[in-house]
Amino acid sequence: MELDERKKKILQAVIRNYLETGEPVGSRTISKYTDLNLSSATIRNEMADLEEMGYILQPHTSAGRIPSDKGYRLYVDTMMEEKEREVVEMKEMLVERQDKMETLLKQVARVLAQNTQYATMISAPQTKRNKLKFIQLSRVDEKQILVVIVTEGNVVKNNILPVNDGLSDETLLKLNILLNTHLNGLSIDEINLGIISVMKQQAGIHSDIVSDVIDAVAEGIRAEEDVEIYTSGTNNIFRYPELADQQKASELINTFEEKHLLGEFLQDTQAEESGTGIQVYIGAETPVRSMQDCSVVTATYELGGGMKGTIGIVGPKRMDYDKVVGTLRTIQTQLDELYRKD
Amino acid sequence: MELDERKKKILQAVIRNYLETGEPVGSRTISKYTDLNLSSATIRNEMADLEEMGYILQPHTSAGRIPSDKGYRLYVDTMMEEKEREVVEMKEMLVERQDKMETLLKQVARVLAQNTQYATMISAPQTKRNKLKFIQLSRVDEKQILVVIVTEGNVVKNNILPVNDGLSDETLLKLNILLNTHLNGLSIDEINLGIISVMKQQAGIHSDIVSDVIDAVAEGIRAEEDVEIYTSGTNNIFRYPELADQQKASELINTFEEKHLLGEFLQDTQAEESGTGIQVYIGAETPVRSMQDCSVVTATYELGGGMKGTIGIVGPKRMDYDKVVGTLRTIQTQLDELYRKD
DNA sequence: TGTTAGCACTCATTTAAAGAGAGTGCTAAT
DNA sequence: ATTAGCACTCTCTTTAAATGAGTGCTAACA
Repeated sequence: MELDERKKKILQAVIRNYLETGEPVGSRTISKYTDLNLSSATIRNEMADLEEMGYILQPHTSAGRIPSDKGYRLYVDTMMEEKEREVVEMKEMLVERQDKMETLLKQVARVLAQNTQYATMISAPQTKRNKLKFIQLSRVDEKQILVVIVTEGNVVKNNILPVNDGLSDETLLKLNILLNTHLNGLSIDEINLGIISVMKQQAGIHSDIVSDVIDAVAEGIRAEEDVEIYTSGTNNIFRYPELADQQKASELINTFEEKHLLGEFLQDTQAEESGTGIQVYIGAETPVRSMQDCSVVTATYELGGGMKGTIGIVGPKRMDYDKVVGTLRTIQTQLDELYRKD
Repeated sequence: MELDERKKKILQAVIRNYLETGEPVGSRTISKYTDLNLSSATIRNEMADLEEMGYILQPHTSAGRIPSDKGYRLYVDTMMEEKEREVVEMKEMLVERQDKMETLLKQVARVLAQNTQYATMISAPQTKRNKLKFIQLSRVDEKQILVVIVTEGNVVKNNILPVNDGLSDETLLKLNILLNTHLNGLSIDEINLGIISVMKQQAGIHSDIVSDVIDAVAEGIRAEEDVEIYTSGTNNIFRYPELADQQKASELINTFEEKHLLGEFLQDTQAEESGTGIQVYIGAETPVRSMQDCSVVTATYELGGGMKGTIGIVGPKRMDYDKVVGTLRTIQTQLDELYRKD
């Protein structure tokens, strides 16, 4: 059977209507609110075909039709039109430039959740392949030194190390020079045993401190490995009855609390990377089990300097894809404009 | 009417039973599972009295009784016995010493949520009245310097400042000395305009950088002002039908997401401070509106060096107070032992 | 041949009624 | 003071009937 123009129009009408109301939509509705000028009987025949083809389905024999995952997919791939109007409105919701990455991401998550009425998650940009820019040891008191590590993206990590023997200011200065000359500009992968042993040799009696510092650097990176994730609007899921029953709501909320699950997802999606950086996962397409009944739209964003992170919007399968994609695109541009100069 | 010994025993039995089952408890149950050896009719009379006195109430005419807030209050104040057995079990659930405050607090929250099956929240220790221990400026690249601030509790803050004119290493060194000699050992309140103007004078042409640094310090502290709050086990509320309906669940989850509300609460409770540092809020006693149908048990903990924070456990009013108080006490001791040496 | 009116049929949802069960309050006897 | 007994209350469950949206199919129509 072929999916001719008329069938497409009907499918689109069914989906549009279902997105709005959340109720199964019947033949009569389509017949009335469509410019096709066909009787409900004809629509019924067409809908039977569409069902056979797998684009829509009936919750039970005498109900209207709802889109199947396959139907949504077709809609998203070929029939969606971004809502310009919504996009414009969104512009008002400004994201302000923030010095702290954390503040920025929290703000973006909040603004998006408020604007879309769905749940949002956002992963901090990866520093993984970033280069070391600056290392500094300073004495904090007799028994402790502070290690500060700055990477290319101006991400700062610090770590306090206990130290047994009192180090003189001079030694500290020497160590600082040693560390910086050897390590600056290197990415984490490039710090190999060779470099480490050379440094240890040059450090002489203080070689153990060098080890400690290297460990601290490694840890700083490893800590970054399980990426920071910020979420917002979790409780928006209660707006959608199909997600709000105890079982599902509880699982979803748990997922949003145990952020590591989200982390994997966001990172993988970033790796896949489509043309615009925007991807749509419908129902079972999401790799996260608790989101089987949701759809997720993700967008990769960039903060200049090649620092990329991912934003995800989680809602019911009948989410307003048009609006969400538009909104995400707006945010992408805003972030890009705000941080391009870096 | 007087609350004699027998009435107390009956009240206690009612509460105990209700805590276990969550169902209204009837006269027959009490009569059977109590060593009072009284018929259900007698119990009924006594329960009528208890109801008149306001300790228990009936959901409807022909139901058993459930404790009122007043009843719970009496129970918590005078009839509770901590469960030694539970406490022992808890000991197994070790909290490991962590270098990063953040990691530690997240862990404590998680362990507690898992152990109690309630929702938990924990506020990071306040650094408010803390003294500055160490400040350091370093050049990160031509246009930016890094300000690192360490306070007494070894809490590290950093901030990257843009800087117009290239500063020489010498100037930076001088500024570092200037800042440290003037500011070290001072608490935030003690840094007044006087000190600032003296410093500016001594900094000469670089006085604007001094301003910037002072601002950075202030901001570092202000950022601390809205305390970090970590939560865990939010979705445990679904275990308790009386909290799990959409309306309430949604509000509660929202409260746990918008942490500033929790922050105020935790800080206030810390200020009130009872003997053991453990406080119980029953129903309407909690200042957070969305927790009107919950009980909250809070405990102040200390991490050495006078750094105090608060842990809160949120559950239904029929929470297992005995166990929760015991568990919190254990955690208090554990934290105390782990961090005393600091 | 595609379209449509008409009608019997299906099935979730609503409404009403009837029962069952748990528990109370009160009275009268011990 | 305690208790057995009984009528009464109120929720919850079950069952049955009514409602209504929507379908599938057939036969007539352009």
